[in-house]
Amino acid sequence: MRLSQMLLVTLREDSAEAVIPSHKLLLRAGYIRRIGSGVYAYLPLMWRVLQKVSQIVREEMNATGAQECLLPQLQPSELWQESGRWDTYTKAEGIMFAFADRQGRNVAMGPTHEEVITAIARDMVRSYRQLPLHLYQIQNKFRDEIRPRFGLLRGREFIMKDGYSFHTDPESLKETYQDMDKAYRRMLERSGAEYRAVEADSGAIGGSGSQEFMVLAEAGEDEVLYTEDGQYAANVEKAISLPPDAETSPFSQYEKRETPNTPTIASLAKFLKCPPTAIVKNVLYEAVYDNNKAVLVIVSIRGDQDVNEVKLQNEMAKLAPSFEAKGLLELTVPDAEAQKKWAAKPLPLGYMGPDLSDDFISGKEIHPQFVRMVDETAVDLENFVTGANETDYHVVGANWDKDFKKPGIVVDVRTAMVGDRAVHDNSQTLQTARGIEVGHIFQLGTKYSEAMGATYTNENGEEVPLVMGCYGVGVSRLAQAVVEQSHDKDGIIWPVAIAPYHVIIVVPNVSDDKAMNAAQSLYDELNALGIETLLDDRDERAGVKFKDADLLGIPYRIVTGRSLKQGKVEVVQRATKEAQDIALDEVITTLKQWVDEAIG
RNA sequence: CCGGGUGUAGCGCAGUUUGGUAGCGCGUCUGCUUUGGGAGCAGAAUGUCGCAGGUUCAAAUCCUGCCACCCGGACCA
Repeated sequence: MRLSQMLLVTLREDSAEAVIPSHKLLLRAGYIRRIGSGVYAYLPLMWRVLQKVSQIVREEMNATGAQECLLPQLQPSELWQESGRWDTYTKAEGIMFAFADRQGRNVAMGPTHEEVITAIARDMVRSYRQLPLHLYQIQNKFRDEIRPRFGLLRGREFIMKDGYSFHTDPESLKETYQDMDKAYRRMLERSGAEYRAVEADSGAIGGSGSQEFMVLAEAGEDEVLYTEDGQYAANVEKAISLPPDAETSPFSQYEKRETPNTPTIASLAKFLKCPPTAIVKNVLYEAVYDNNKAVLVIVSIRGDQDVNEVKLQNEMAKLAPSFEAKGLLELTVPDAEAQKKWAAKPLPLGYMGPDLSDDFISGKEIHPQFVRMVDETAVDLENFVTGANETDYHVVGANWDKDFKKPGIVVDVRTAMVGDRAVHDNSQTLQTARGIEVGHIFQLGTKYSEAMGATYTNENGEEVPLVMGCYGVGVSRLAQAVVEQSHDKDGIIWPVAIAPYHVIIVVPNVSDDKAMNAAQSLYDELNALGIETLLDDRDERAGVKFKDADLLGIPYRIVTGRSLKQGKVEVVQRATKEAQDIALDEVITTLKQWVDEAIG
């Protein structure tokens, strides 16, 4: 491609809409343009990058035996009603663009395709002889993110590879899951990303084991906890660790004390001169189930620890059947407004005990008793301090089953923290990093196949539900994540494998016929060899061209300039800025070799 | 959804307090000069001032309503 003919508009200044480097650079270098909030046009250079990433993904998927297909983006509500996700996706999470067509039918723009694929499997898979089966697609997904941000990193329309596998049993699923783990690692390595695979929460999508692939970058929206020995890495939402040991409580007598102005753990510990680990704090949450029933839960946890809301959400979801519900819609800390709806009398906020009376609850919309849970960190505490259910009063020297009934539900809902000891080896401590989630693999099990009646006939002639897995890669997100990792003050530094072009030939002076001719023949020869080459034949000053070449991030730059007199051209590597003069008749083979080595 | 902010030329912004013919830089176009790191000189074009009402002789500026976008939070397979 000749730059004189290409739609290339670079900006000298950063666009006001971007805050992180990768977003700024993609806009400045003319790769993308914003069309609406979270909606972007992929301009010609970006589209080439996206096609390269897609192709890497495609090759690695095909190598595992997965088959590519293309599923509809427009999906009827019936399928989502069947899986039970219509309400959670249109109301609770509200992440699905849904609307009624002119006949009044409800339809949605696909945020994901479990329902569609399960319907297909239900129709087409009859026998164990057809299994295992793995279908995938690469296409646009739609999610009504409340707050899109960071360009392609959190858009409302984005490109994703999603694959779904079907199995006779969990063992077969595990095999494919392992294959995907390997395939994903290869994809990310080939794309030139520095990444980490971490244990993840499987969230609303359901299922058992799941793993996320994080591209490490400061701008990442997720926190990753890991150990130096490489044995453990998890998203903070999922991470477990050993909490610090509790210090012995200075109290031995159970008594109520006046503790004015101590609504926080820090203020209370200071006032009582006791360690935070001797305090049991009680946190109130309000859960709303998909039958619109609201339930209040009191979580008792050691004072120095924080509740991990993702873990708590999972615990509350498990309780759904006891409230005649299928799933959890939302979990919030009830603010003053929310409390008004059900509080019979003002709550002793900051001074609640594990035994806060159910009398505080009134109203029809709400379950009349508190659900009471205790985190593992608070189970074994002795002589602890906790709220006295009266503002400005606490009790000290308390013990479970003597002074307080121990809650029946013992759970792990604490947030693991950097510096905690690791579970697998307590000499290892957790380190922290930020990551951009570019891939997520799940073992779904039979959640969707059961809900939607997708069954097959096994060797014994029995009809049983398909065992499923699903696997996603954010293609557009990955492309930008790589830029987030790989840039310098002058612009993007593309890894060769996903660069829009491998080489850019810069002609500093287009009115110099010799320079133009040399450039032209190099351009022809390189392209003929499959080395994707740009020719900057614009009538611009050399400085402008160099600046643009750096900004665009093309891995190799050839300059047909002053060294031409010696029969040489200058070749510059974008990543290192290393420059060398190479004889005209050697340039082609040298570059061919470099590109081949880089792509592997 | 809560809170904060911004909407003026393709991009970045000033002008709004105190109403009076809409500006600057970059970019774009023309000409001459220049030609290896975002050139110089001369000239030119480019605007429903987010939208709709209102006040006023007169509104980018004041008032009311709405919309869009950005930031923090909440949220986020």
